[in-house]
This record gives sequence, C-alpha cells and structure tokens, in this order.
Amino acid sequence: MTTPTLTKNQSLVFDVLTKAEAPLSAYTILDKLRDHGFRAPLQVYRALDKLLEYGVVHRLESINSFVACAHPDENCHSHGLVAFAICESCGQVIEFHDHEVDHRLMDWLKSQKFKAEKSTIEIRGHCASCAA
Amino acid sequence: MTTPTLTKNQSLVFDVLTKAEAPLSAYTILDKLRDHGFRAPLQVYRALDKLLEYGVVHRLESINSFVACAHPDENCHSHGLVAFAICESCGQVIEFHDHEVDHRLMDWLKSQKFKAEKSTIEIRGHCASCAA
DNA sequence: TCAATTGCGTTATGCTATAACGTGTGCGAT
DNA sequence: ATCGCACACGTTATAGCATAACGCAATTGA
Repeated sequence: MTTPTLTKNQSLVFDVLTKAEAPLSAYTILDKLRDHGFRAPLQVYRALDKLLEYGVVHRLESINSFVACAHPDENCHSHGLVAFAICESCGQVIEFHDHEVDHRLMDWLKSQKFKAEKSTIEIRGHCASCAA
Repeated sequence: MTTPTLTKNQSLVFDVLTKAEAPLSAYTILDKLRDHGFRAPLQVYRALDKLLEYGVVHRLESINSFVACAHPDENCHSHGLVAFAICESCGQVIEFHDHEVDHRLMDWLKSQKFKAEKSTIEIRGHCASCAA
C-alpha cells in the first residue's frame, strides 16, 4: 500500500503540482515542463493517471484541474471521502476529510443499494482572504 | 422565484433531458435536436445556462453531462446541497438532498470562513440493478 | 532467451466549451 | 411613434480538455 518509486515523468509532474499554489490543468503542467522535454499532453496525462492511482494527487472535476494531496505522508485512499473548497478568486484549495459526512453519505448509498467507487465533493466560492 | 416561461430552444433542450433516461452531454443534445433546426453547440449551451439558472436542470461535473432535476415542481435552488449517485454501467442518476450532510459541510466551511457559492457532490459507482 | 509488462514518445483525433460577430424582436420611456 | 435597451437567437471560428493508436525501449521473471 506504499507508493512505488516515481518515474522521471511522474516526479516532474508531481513536483510541479507540489510547488504550485493552486490547482493546475494538464495543459498548464505541460507548458511548465516543456523545458524538461515534455512535448505532448499524453505525457502529462499518463503521469497524472499514476499519481491519482497512488493517491498523491487529486483531480478537481469541477475545474478540470489537478492538485497535490495535502497529506502526502498518509495514504489518501484510506481516508474515505475527501472534500475540497475551491476559491474562485485566488484558486487556493482547502482539503477536508469528515467522517460524519462520509458515514451519512455512505448510509444513504447503502440504503439505495448503490455501490460507490469514486466520489467528488467540491465547493466553489471565496476563501477568507478573498471574500472582500 | 418561479421559473419564467421557457423559450423555444430552452423547451426543446429541457424536453430532451426530461425524456432521457440518463444524463446527456451538450453535444448529444445537439444531435438529438438537429431535426428541430439546431446546428451549433452554442444553441444548446445557451439554453442549458438558463435552465441551470432556473434550477430545473443540473450539471454533472464529473461526467460533463446534464440531467433534468428530479423535482421539477419545487425549486431546487432552495434545497441547499444536492448529491448525485451516478451509475457507471447504465448511466442512471439518483438525486439526493440531505440536511445533515448539508449542515456539516456548511459548518466546516464557516469555520474556514469560506463563502460557498456552488457545490458539487457526485458519487460514481454501480446502481442496485447493475451491481452484478 | 523469450514473452509479458510497463513506461515512453509521437501523431492524430475527438470531445467539451466559449469568443466574437451580427440579426431580429419585444417593450418601456421620452 | 420611435428610440434605446435587453434578450434570445444564429453562425463561424477558436480555445481548452482528453484519449486512440502506433511503435520503441527497458525491465522482469519463467
């Protein structure tokens, strides 16, 4: 359950995301890595697929972007649901885990006999600094 | 706060969504409406924008698709958060409102001084019928 | 050694969404 | 009445996001 050693491309992509202050789109990542030899979107997407699989990166569906996990040490996949608050001004993301919400949603899904596999909880709005 | 009369294009798009058994992408809607004179994506997107604004249609961010609201009578915007369970086999969507989850998330956002504006809660997996 | 797996690079393509322009129509204010 | 405004609409073009399909190279393990 530990994260495998990252390949060169995976490391490059992960570094870019780690240093970024906000989520990045795949194409933005591509641009930032052109100097390192990246030429095509697929190089980014393939690295992202693995990083997502390892749980060290999250995909933000509502803004088609990617962000490094806030707790790289622990394995995010073991946390159950993850929620994100995304600031539409500065782009910053706050990651959040809550067992209450988790249980409540899971109970409901169970009552519907729905077998959950992936979840997306994203709140867009304005963070403390940006909410003028 | 009542829904205005729909224009021709808005009605056409809304009808297609209402009759569909699963969420549709904007381009799928476009194809279904070519016989009614639709020729360009914008005709669909513009209608969708309004329908979303009126709260009679939801956008599913995780699958880039749109679905008619499950409670066309009430105004969905007044329900607070909405959650969706999306079956990856048959495409069917179950819409869900829960005040518990709502409050819990809102409390957390408040504690972060985050001003929420739009929310997305989507669970992908397999529905009762499809979970073999 | 051979086969299977995995990562990689490249080209091409498809899907999703919006920009920018112009037209027509209804409607209230002067 | 007509002017101005707001709004829906139609069209063309383009931007932005994601994957298909091909082939090569390195690694591993039977």
